[in-house]
This record gives sequence, structure tokens and C-alpha cells, in this order.
Amino acid sequence: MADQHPDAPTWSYAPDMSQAAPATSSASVETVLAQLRARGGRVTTARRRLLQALFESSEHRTAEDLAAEIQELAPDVHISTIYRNLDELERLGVLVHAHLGHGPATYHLSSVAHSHLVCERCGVAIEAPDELFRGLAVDAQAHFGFTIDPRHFAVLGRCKDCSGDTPA
Amino acid sequence: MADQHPDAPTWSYAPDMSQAAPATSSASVETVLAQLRARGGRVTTARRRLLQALFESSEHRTAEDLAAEIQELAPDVHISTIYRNLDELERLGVLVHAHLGHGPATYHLSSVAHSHLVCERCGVAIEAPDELFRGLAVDAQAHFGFTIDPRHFAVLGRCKDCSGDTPA
DNA sequence: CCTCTTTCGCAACCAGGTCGCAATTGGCTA
DNA sequence: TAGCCAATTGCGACCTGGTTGCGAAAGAGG
Repeated sequence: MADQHPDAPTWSYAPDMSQAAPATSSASVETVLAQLRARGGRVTTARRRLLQALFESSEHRTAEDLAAEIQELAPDVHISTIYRNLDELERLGVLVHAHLGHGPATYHLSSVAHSHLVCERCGVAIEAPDELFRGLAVDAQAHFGFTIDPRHFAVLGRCKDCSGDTPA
Repeated sequence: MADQHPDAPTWSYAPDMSQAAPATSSASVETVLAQLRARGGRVTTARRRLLQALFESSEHRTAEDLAAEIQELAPDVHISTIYRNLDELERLGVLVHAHLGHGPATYHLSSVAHSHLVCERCGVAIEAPDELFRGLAVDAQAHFGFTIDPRHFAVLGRCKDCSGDTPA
């Protein structure tokens, strides 16, 4: 195999500025509710609000974040209902969760899923384009027959600002 | 930048068969205890046994595994003591912990630390050589100024045997 | 508006750790 | 080899993040 210089980046990347309209990427709240109904599921206010919350922002949000937001309008929605619905929607393929280090999982629509680089020191989460993992994906497959899923668990490390600092 | 063929592995790897004598890689139990003493720390039986357990096998072991092993000889050693000593030894740099997916952390001597590829379905943990992450390390640094620490959190995905199976 | 399920709210529970505290013990000094 | 004092221990309570069993409530087709 032809080696390349060990410190040469293997791809280049320019941020994508072309997305003026966020959210509603591939399905709307009502579309998902229709899917749910088609499966014999019920459309409840808790579910509708949860989906609204998920569609209206693409940030990384924990179950507790979502619960807090929903409870502003509907204080009786219990956290366990949130968890059950998050599970259900994940089974449906509408959303996915990711682990950005220690602490709670974060949820987002599968249409906006991406990988993360998370700083162990300051906690910042960098959204990484999939190309960053191309090489690793190819190599893991070639050498171990392993198909990586880099979106589920973040890659930890040190961000630019923290990389010079003390290990603690 | 010169692109290479997208499906060409970027490195090759032959398993290293040359390690006949495992453990005691760079420090022995007594060496570590001496370090501890030099810092004003005390040498207790719990610590000695914990270190013995860590040095005698390089497998991935959880705090509970280690507690169980130690408690065979010294039943009164409490799990909280194990945790406290694991923390202390990690601060000393003697050992590190890693997260291989959901569930408890695993501990091992820092001298034998490595990265992992963990199957989300069957749970198998493949020990990955550091070269596997060279490309990702270079690219994350080049594009985001981010220094990856691939040993702390495993990369999840599907192993050879599970990659054809249903998503659940 | 009835009936059959699904879903909900709630409280209890679980895993994996962490912490405060009083009792114990290592290790130095005499 | 006894004494002293800080480091460490055992223990139980507590914490976060999440799951579960249960009876009550509420969708949705008839």
C-alpha cells in the first residue's frame, strides 16, 4: 500500500453555508404523527409537544431539557413519558441519541445526525462532518471487518483552547 | 491535497506475536507502592491487593470485577474503597479507565492502554492499534485544532459477525 | 357514546458511582 | 515499642440518569 506523509490531512473541508431553512428536514411533526397512527399508535399531546420541541431546534438536548421545555406548557407530562416516547420515536427511526461523554444522552432528529468531537476539559462539542471518519471507517472495515458508527458515541479529546493545559 | 482512492486502507497491520511475558510492563506492584509512599500516601492491604489484581491480568475489568476478586481474600474491602483507590491510582498515572459503551467503566494499567472497537450488538471489544487512528488524529488536528484521545471512549459499531444482522 | 387498547402519571426501583463521617491504621518520631 | 496524627477505611446515605409495574385516563374505530 502507498503510504502518504504521516502528517498530511487526508481530506479538506469548507463549512457548508447553504442551509438557510433549518428543521423540517425530511419530515414534519404531522408526518411523524401520521406514521405513528398508521402503526396503531395514538397521537397524544405529550407526543405532539415532544416532536415540536425536537423539530424546532437542532441542538443537542437531553431528556431533561426536553422535559423542561414541554412542562412549561404541560406541567403534568412526566419524565418517564418523555423517555418512553423518545424510545418509541427512536424505534420508528425518527430520532437518534448520542453520548457526548459522561452525563446524560442527547437526542436529535436522525435527519440532522452527525458525529462529535468533545473536549474532555471544557466540554465543548464540535460537530464533525462524516468525511472526517472516512479513513477510519475504511481501515476498520479492511483490518477488522468492523463497521463504525461514529455518531453514537463522541470522540473525546482536547479542543484547540484546552490542548496546552494541564491534564486535569 | 492529493486524494487517494476512497476505499483504499491507509495502513497495514500484522498482529504482534512477540510478547511472551505480559504484565509488569514498566512498573511492578512494589514500585507503584513506593511512589505512593513517596507522596505521603500509605500502603494498605486494599491498595496492594488492588494493584496485584491489576498487574496480574490485562483484561478489561470493572470496579465490581476487581472488588469481587479482592473480596475473595479480604471480604471487608468496600466497593467505595475500590473506587477511591482507582481514582487515586489514575491521578498517579498508573492506570486509566475506558468506556466501552453503556455500562460500567473498565480499568487497566496505563502501560497497556489501547483503543477499542466495540460491537453495539454483541458487545465484543476489539483492541485497536493506535495506527488505526492516525488519520483521524491528523485530520481532527488539521481541521479543528482538536487532539483526539481515542483510548478513553470506544468507537462503537458492528463487528464482522453482526454487520449483516437486523438493526436491533 | 362504547369499547378496546394504547398511553399516561406516578412511585418504586435500578445501575453505577460519590460522599460525609466516625473508627481504624500506617508510618514517622522518640 | 509506644505515641501521635494524618491518611485511609467501612459504612450508609445520597446522587444522576434511566427503567418498570400498575391502575387510571384517554385515543380511535365502530
